[in-house]
Amino acid sequence: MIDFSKLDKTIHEKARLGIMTLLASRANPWPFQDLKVELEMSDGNLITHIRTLEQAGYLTGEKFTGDGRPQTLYTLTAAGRKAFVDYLAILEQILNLGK
Amino acid sequence: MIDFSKLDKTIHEKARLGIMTLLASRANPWPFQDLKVELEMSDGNLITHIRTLEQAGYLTGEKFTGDGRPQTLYTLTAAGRKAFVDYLAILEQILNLGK
DNA sequence: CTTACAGCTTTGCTCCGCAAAGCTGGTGCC
DNA sequence: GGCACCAGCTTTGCGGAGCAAAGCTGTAAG
Repeated sequence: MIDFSKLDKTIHEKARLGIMTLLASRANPWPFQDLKVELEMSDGNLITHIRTLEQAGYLTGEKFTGDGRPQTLYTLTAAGRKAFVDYLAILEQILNLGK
Repeated sequence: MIDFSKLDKTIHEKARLGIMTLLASRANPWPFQDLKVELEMSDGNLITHIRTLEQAGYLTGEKFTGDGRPQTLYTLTAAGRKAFVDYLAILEQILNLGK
């Protein structure tokens, strides 16, 4: 049967699940502003969840200046990608059981 | 893109997601004790989440006595099944985007 | 130099998961 | 009948987390 206790608590949260999904959905890094618009979050809320994921080692941010307005780009780490794949594996089990 | 705000907050919670998945995984109702063992939860914790789902109209419980030890059986309501299917639809979107 | 904007921090409120303890009514056993 | 046990359920309290709101810093634009 499914082991729900293995569901990564850091990822299994609407906001952070959104961030992880977007970062995993393409190879290019995501600018802070794009995440904010796409997920419809406030600065404070978004940065808090980003920090949580960062402290978990799931993503990194790099700040760029000099070329237009400053912006910070976020990317999944290898650990983040693995954790997300593991998470998706459980989602798949739930989907298969649910229908 | 995926609308994460549509992720049902009542279902999107490890414990309750477990309950909903089990109830949806078969036609027969689930006894309280079976849910408890399968999900490894305490009485108090389990009943609390069941109450939450019940107040949302997602499941109903029926208590039976007279035939051996008393037991309560839980079943998904039509609304609960629909809400869960909708939830699974979003999970599917996440899965498709994630790989 | 002044305004605007990107990113980030801090504070505080509120809500929720969870453990712990206890209560009630049905059941088995002597 | 009387006693111990178990299923289900309630209540209380604590700790933690999401989120809004406000403000701060540094960079770019005009």
